[in-house]
Amino acid sequence: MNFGFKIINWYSENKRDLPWRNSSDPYFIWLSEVLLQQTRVDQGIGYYLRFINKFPTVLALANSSEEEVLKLWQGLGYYSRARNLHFAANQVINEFNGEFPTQYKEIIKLKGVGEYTAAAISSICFEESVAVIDGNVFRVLARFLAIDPPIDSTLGKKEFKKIANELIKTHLPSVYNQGIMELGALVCTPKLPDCENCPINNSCISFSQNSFLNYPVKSKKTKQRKRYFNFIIINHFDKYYIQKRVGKDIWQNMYQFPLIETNSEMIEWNKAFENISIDYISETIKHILSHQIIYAKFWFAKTNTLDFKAASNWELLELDELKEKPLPKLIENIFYEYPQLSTK
DNA sequence: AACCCGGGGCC
DNA sequence: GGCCCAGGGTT
Repeated sequence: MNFGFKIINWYSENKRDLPWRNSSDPYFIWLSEVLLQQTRVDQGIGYYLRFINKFPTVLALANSSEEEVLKLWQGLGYYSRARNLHFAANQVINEFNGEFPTQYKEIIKLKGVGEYTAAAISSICFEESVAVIDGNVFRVLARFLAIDPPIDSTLGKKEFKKIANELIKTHLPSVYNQGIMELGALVCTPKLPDCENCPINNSCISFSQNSFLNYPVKSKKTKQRKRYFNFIIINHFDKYYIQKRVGKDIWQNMYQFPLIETNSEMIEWNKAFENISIDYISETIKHILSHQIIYAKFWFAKTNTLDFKAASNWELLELDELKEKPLPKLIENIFYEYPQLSTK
């Protein structure tokens, strides 16, 4: 019995019962796939259920606002996924006459849909024979065949793609693709893989060499940049100023308290705020992102002068209104940390 | 090809 | 602290 049949048999007996399985509606599969990009299944399930409840159809999603979608995405990270999801829903309505595209070459035209997601949708929903290659597949194939080229190199990607698309032949694409990913997620895990219970352990090269933890090979390592954020929380007659993040940076189109970013933890208090009395300064909060370490301080201030001059891009909102905006986790957390910001 | 984009879980 | 997660877009 070969690789693919063993995986399919294993999958049929061991697959998890996930909310988007047992459906082949491309809208649901697309939504689940985008939600799960760089995201663990356990983390994505709740978001998936809330999304299909609020946006049962691609038309409902297209008719919403980007801000609504970002709000529902809040806390999950990689928010370009949410913006692109909303954009792509409108592509389906306007460029595909409201019908979700059915072929890989069309599906991949949707914003936020790359090779992996197009392969997943076209195979799972339409049985197109194109192999998915995600982190799980890289790991399973790299270990099974002891493939040395790094998965983040151009050469490596080409080789994995060639092998994956050879292995999927003669198998039902939807089952094979989900099977190999499920094996990577449940058995061939990054750390402590369960090789004893793996259906293909007797022909796994790295297992026979006891070298499975050396695979997959990766060449690049992520480096983190340090940033220093000073947010000022200005109470103005029990309303608060916020601003929308624009430009090409983290948390694009989400909201925050007015921010002064500095090059070090020291801040020379800006003259723009010399008329504001600071009541309290928070401890430094370390907020870790994949490529950045943010050291944040929150400056609590109050001004009840009627002619307080706010910056032009600030909005003055009630706490309740503020919390309806899409907020980065760092900002959302503040409401739990500081009781004075809890809604009455 | 290199860089950018979140947040959480696990060791 | 480092690695990884059902990756994709931009430059």
